[in-house]
Amino acid sequence: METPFAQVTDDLIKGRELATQLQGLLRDSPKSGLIMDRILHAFSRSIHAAKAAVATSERASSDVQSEVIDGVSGGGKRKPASAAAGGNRRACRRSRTQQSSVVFTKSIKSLDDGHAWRKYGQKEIHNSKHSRAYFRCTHKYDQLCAAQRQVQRCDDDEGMFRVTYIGVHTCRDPAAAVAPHVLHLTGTAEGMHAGCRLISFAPGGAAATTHDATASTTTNANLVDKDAATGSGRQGMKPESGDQEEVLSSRTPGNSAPRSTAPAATAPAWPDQGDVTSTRQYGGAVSFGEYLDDYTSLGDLASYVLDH
DNA sequence: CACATTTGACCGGC
DNA sequence: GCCGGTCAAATGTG
Repeated sequence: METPFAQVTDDLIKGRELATQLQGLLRDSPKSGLIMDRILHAFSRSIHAAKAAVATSERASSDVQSEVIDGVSGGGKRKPASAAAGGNRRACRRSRTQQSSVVFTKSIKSLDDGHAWRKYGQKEIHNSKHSRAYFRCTHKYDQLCAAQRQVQRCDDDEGMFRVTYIGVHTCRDPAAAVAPHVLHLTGTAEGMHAGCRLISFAPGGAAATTHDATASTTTNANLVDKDAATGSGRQGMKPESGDQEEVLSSRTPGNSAPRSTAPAATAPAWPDQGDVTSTRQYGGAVSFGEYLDDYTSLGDLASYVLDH
């Protein structure tokens, strides 16, 4: 049986072949050529990662943390909250087992993954020292993007965060997608604070690379519960805090957010920057999350090329 | 004013 | 009944 990863691998290989052909056609445009190089590089990395995932999943299908769940629609509904005090809570919450799609977890040092997230909740988790923050894509409503993620500081290594992604981005957030890379290349990162150096697949190598210092542990380890994930509003996320945070913000959600706010996607006190650092969850050296990052970015890059 | 975060309450699953 | 995920009113910020 073919695992989803195997299928993805096949698709990626085909994609790389097509990209190669496209590169030939775009030879005359230096800019496009540059982007094509990046696309090819990303394809290669993704293929490599996907293969690793295939190998891993074949032998460890049981204890994987990443999994693909069949998207279900329908919904788990709750009864009309007529009762209770507060009364009118919407009854349309989806049950957690039904929301679906791709779910994977990874441990990272910084939280910026290039997407604009909006925090919608935070919870103390039993048996965990730190609370867990819940984020949904900023474009959940305007673009019906179903991506969500949960962020929780690791108990054993406070400089690391365990991030669980649920669903994949279906939104087209230009800033999130291409920007980090392209802007970095072209040097137009104006106003994007640091937006720049983040993100995964840096051409040279191993995206992850950056384990750079920035965050090595310490980072804001001082946050304590509450402040931890929060940092209240945007005040907390202001770049001022120095390195770790400058970041993320960078992007302003595509259309609808005139405001700056770029949700620090995360938590103010939390580091951001999305380098994908390891994750052993997937067993191997390559994390599925990392691969997914590239995978999604590929589409964005490709569309960018087509638009220009 | 628009939008993001905070936070207590609600609700389903176990 | 507990726990975790989500909602939505309140609040804050630019």
